[in-house]
Amino acid sequence: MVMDVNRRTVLRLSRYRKALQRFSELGFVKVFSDNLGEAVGVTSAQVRKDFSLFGISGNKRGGYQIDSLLETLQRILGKGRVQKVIVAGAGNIGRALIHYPTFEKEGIQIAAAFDIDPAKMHRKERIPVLSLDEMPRFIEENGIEIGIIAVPEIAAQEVCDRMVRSGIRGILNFAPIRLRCGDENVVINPVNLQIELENVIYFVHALGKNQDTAPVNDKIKVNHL
Amino acid sequence: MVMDVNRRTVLRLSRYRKALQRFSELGFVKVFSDNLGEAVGVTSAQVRKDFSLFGISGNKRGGYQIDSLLETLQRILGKGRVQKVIVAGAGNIGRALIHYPTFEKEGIQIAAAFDIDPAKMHRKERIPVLSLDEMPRFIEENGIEIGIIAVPEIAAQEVCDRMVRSGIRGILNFAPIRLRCGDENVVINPVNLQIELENVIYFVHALGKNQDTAPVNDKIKVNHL
DNA sequence: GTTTTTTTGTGATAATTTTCACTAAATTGC
DNA sequence: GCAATTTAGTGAAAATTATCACAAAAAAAC
Ligand SMILES: NC(=O)c1ccc[n+]([C@@H]2O[C@H](COP(=O)([O-])OP(=O)(O)OC[C@H]3O[C@@H](n4cnc5c(N)ncnc54)[C@H](O)[C@@H]3O)[C@@H](O)[C@H]2O)c1
Ligand SMILES: NC(=O)c1ccc[n+]([C@@H]2O[C@H](COP(=O)([O-])OP(=O)(O)OC[C@H]3O[C@@H](n4cnc5c(N)ncnc54)[C@H](O)[C@@H]3O)[C@@H](O)[C@H]2O)c1
Repeated sequence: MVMDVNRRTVLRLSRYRKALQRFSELGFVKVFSDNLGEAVGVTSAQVRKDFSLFGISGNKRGGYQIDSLLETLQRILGKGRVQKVIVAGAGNIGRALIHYPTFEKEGIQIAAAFDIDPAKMHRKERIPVLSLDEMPRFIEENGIEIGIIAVPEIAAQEVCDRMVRSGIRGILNFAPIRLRCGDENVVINPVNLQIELENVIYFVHALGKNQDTAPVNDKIKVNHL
Repeated sequence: MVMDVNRRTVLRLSRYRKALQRFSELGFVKVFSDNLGEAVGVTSAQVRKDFSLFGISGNKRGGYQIDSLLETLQRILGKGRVQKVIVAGAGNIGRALIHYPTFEKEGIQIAAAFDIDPAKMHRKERIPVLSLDEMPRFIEENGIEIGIIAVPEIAAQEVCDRMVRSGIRGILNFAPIRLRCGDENVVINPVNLQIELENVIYFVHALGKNQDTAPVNDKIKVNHL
């Protein structure tokens, strides 16, 4: 009966935050739940329920003060201090992440990347690419809690194990494999780009065909879960 | 009452497919719903429900024949023929996708990428990077249905509009913005990497703190939605 | 100052999604 | 062949998630 904080709630919170940033940049001062809902693609009731879950309250008839709401969301989402992150695998995905400047602006600092291929290593770069062997030490010395896995599927579980052993508490995993981790206190979120693409393909085909072949939901605009 | 095919069902279908491929490579011939559930991270009942929704049936006590089940899933997921896809934006993400050889092996062919920056263009590559101006023609001439948006946020809506005008029916969007599209028959799936990362960060903090600060779900191992 | 309007906050309700639990079928062992 | 066992298929139940709808508060209008 008492709805609690789950993955989807927090994903929405991030979206609200992003929307608020834009509203703020546009010079708006206050916002109503239906503005936010519209911006993010949910109902206004959903917005209010989400906020109420975190004890966020606005003003009856006055909506929410953008600045203060933004600050609250930043705090909830841990944007108070810079969050250091490491990346395992300096290949296609790993490098894409390293070279994305927005992370830094948003308080996410990629402290280093790690690879086994000596050709990929660059100790002198602003974000150094080091040897995987140096990862445990680096994690411990810098108190890193979050790791991104961007190594080939075959190496992913091993890298995951090493990260967790060294103290990593949360992993964003790009390898198309379900990582197992004994420790219940470690969060592992998968990002499977192939599956996301296949999903689009499925629904395009499903919409294209007459609905005889397979049963299909009405509201297929799909978008975020 | 009659559960119908939704995004999550199809995401699971893709995961079953992947798991089956692995089972098949390992030389297994048949599989039970709880093997599949274990592999994918869902209950065996979920597996059977999902299959039943697509009219997939196995053998009581005999499980499912891996080969034939795999074929069925391939067909449902449109793996019968090569699916051509284009990418808008040959930056970090766009190039990562272009250089991922697994797509080709899995029947997803990136036919071309498009950019506005002349420095990014490479007409002679196996996957050419062309001028964005050439995109509409390319889409029409090659009957492309699926597009990936990997351009900066500011350009994403415009690129989306152009894609849809030219005939694209499904979009995987990496830009951190909600794309609007008049046409109800166009599928748009967002992939927001920053939000996925922030999500991990949130739950790591939530697990770290004593649960006083914010209400937190028990089962935080989270993983796929 | 009173009425009207607007929008929050939330309990109740509805919808969706997952799991349970049992039936029936197939296989194995004897 | 018959009993025991295993596992698919599936309605029913439970759990989860989202929406409704309305009371209460605040602001605006007059
Ligand atoms: N590139 C894409 O578009 C894409 C799409 C879907 C999924 N993925 C997945 O994302 C992951 C990364 O993909 P990618 O394209 O960047 O791969 P990649 O091959 O370009 O890069 C992988 C990197 O990991 C390094 N590596 C290998 N073993 C390692 C180990 N044990 N420790 C540290 N580093 C190691 C390699 O040297 C390489 O630099 C893969 O699991 C892939 O399946 C990528
Ligand atoms: N790189 C990451 O790790 C990362 C993380 C989160 C989100 N994203 C998002 O993914 C998208 C792509 O990111 P990126 O890092 O690859 O960016 P990028 O800047 O490296 O690449 C963008 C490319 O798009 C091109 N471009 C600009 N306007 C264009 C237009 N109108 N038409 C076609 N091409 C155009 C640019 O020339 C550039 O080559 C962005 O929206 C970004 O916010 C990226």
